[in-house]
Amino acid sequence: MAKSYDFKKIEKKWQNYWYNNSVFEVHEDLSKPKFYGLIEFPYPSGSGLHVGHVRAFSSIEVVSRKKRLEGFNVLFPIGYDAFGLPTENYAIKTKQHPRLVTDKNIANFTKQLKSLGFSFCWDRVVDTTQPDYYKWTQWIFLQLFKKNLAYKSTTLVNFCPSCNVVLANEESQQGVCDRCGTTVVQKEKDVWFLKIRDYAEKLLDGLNDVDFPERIKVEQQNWIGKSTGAIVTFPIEIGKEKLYVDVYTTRPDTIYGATFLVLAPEHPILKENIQKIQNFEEITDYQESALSKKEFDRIQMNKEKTGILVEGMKAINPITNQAIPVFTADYVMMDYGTGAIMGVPAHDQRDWDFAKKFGLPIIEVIKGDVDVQEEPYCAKDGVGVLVNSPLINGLNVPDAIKKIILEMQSLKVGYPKVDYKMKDWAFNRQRYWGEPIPIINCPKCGQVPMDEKDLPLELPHLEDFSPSDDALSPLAKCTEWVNTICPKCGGKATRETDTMPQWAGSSWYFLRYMSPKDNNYVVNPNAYKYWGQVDWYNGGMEHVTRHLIYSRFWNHFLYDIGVVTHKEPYRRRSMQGLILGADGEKMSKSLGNVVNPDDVIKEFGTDVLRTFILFIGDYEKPAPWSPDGIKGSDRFIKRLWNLQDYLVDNCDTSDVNLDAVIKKVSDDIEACKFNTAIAAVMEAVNGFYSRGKITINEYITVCKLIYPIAPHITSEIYHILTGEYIEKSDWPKFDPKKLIEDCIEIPIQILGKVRGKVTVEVNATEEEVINQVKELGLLDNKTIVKVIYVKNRIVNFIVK
RNA sequence: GCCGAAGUGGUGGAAUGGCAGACGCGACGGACUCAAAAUCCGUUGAGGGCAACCUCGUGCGGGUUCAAGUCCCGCCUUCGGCACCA
Repeated sequence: MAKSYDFKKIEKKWQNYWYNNSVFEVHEDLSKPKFYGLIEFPYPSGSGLHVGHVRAFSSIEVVSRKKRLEGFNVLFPIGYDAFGLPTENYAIKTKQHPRLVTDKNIANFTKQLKSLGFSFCWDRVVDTTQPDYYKWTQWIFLQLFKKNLAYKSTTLVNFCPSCNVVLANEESQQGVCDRCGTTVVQKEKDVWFLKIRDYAEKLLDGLNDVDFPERIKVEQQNWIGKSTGAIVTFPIEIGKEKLYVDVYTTRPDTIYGATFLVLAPEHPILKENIQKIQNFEEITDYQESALSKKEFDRIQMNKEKTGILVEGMKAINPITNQAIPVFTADYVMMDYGTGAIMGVPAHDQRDWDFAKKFGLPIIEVIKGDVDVQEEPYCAKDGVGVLVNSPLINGLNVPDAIKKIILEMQSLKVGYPKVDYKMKDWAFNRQRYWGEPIPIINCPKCGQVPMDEKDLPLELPHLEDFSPSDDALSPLAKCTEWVNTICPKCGGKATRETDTMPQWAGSSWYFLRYMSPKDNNYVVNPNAYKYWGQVDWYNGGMEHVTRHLIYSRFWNHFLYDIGVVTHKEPYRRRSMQGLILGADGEKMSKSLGNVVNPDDVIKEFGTDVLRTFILFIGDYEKPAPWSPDGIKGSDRFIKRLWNLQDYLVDNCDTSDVNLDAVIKKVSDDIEACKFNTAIAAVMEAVNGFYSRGKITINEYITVCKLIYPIAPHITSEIYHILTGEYIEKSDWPKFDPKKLIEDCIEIPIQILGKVRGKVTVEVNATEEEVINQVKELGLLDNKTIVKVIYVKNRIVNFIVK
């Protein structure tokens, strides 16, 4: 009898072996194919590692361990995305410096990750808060600034009143702060933006070149929100004065049905001409209420339309030359299109609602199957034929759009225009714990970029880093840091005091891993040449419209300035489903359903945790934690160990087809189907138990197959069996010939129902099968009408 | 409202259009034990029959096919994302 498996001792033993001997360190090696596997580096929070992290990291961990045995040179790095609000808020609350908090948290994460036995390249760890790292984050910002892709502008921004901080659109989805859940308010502020919109087209195109799950692509496409339409210029008459307002529409073909014009309450033409508007008081009130409403109600849809007629303004439809009324209404948004629309009530639900409320005429211009006085006809994909539209009558919608745009262009009243829902990226935060923005404000020269050789611009050590009520960065208080000299004119100047958002450091970290210690390059060209694209990147669905878009944007930019040679940073992307609590709810402290990986490791060991977390279900789907289910993985690991009692020198029965298992496990790991890979090995182990025998070679193969998932126990067994180290062995190969059995059992269907089975030789002819079935007597007293025989699969008899 | 994913035993979940329920949990039975745990070996979708077997079964309703969990059409429900985006 083998000694019972002491996971505490043995797991520690192998972890020491791996980490003390730098088993997973890699260097560029042209003699081997490379594999760059990446997981989203964690935010080192105070609460430590979560079982969700274990699932998220396990996929690439398993793939990496397998690829190494397959002879790949594997880069599987780890680091910490450590700037940001949670640490800063925690630091303020506990009166510790964020540097201290960060270092403590990183130390804790490192310890936990090592106790999980992950095969990270520990010599390449990056920490986004270290000056030698953020030097390059700042460097990239300077390149963006120099290419006019970073600009400062005063706008209404999403502002979190609780965190006292400006949020990017991506951080305030659903109108609440990503971090604290407080409802976001609109505030006018000086804001740094990165022109991600300039990259919208490249980000869309790039999706064709990458192996991402379809739903990620769709989600990114929707987020970018490309629409094709036209700008149409409407003359506006105020008394004798004539102004022009641009309207954006995706349906210029419906212009004959435009019976009113609506301006967003914030539209500048209202502000600029307020004294000429007869009912300006009413308008001003409405603007104010719209602004404050934006927080709550403007987010709600399908609410009652409101709006005010702008008295004294008239718009002229540039195609019909007819005068139409001008309104302001909060259903028109200033930050999309031009902030002004032409109202076509017959063919747009919102315009229809508005027209009904204000008694405006509804003119049908697309023939549909409804009475547009009763409901709008909003057929998708331009179904229908134009009516009541002299220039384009009788045309279908796509043709009508083409023709009317040409007409507008020749009249100089409109032109085609592509627009995107995605906004530019609000890039500054009034917070301490972030990368300082390396820009100097000079009274003479304006915004001056720092000299690159002066980077990094280090974050000064502050004792008081709490945010002030005036929404100024804590850095503003540090005058000896703020006051500086203009690099251009040498005069007195001040530093930008806002810092970068947390997403900055994570937008390029995958490049830093290739040459983490290089002081001369953002990424060393030789290292880049070797490692290139990330081959496989796993992460969470929640980052699809944040980190994944931002980092693709930065990489495209770095491509454009010649720093990298792949447009797309990630060749393949996969994502893990959430681990839910045992109650099926999302794990949260308040529900008390959080599972701490440390506790599980203490009770069952790392191999059991790793096996279970991958066995729990489809990798991409959410799965509830099961305190009972893990017992199954525990039993499996023990059974694997106890196979030592069944070892024989040789065994001629071949009732376990290990070749098929090798194929299945190899394929399944590549396809992220870890649950069925594990099931296949379990089945094999069960097979050896019922046979009561296992040979050394079989045992070695089983160990190798499950090694990527449970590396500790398999390292130990392998070492016991061979005296060697499993890391130095090869991934098992299968013999394709052995995948095909000599004889095969095929089901017999009669009228589509299974009535029996026959065992025949592989590739048996239809005749042979029919003869065998007849011998069974299943077809007695029946007349065969038709036989469907699918070789090696099934036979179906249609009988009378 | 729009976009996307999904609905299979008591339970987590498997199934290139070809034997539905692999593998695991739980439950039941047996071996071992003074006993229990652990371990090992069975049984386990529902209903019927002494039985060999039969009938019904993948959210609901239709359809295509020799054959449908899988494909098509129409619904229902749940979850995720976007949302007065012109």
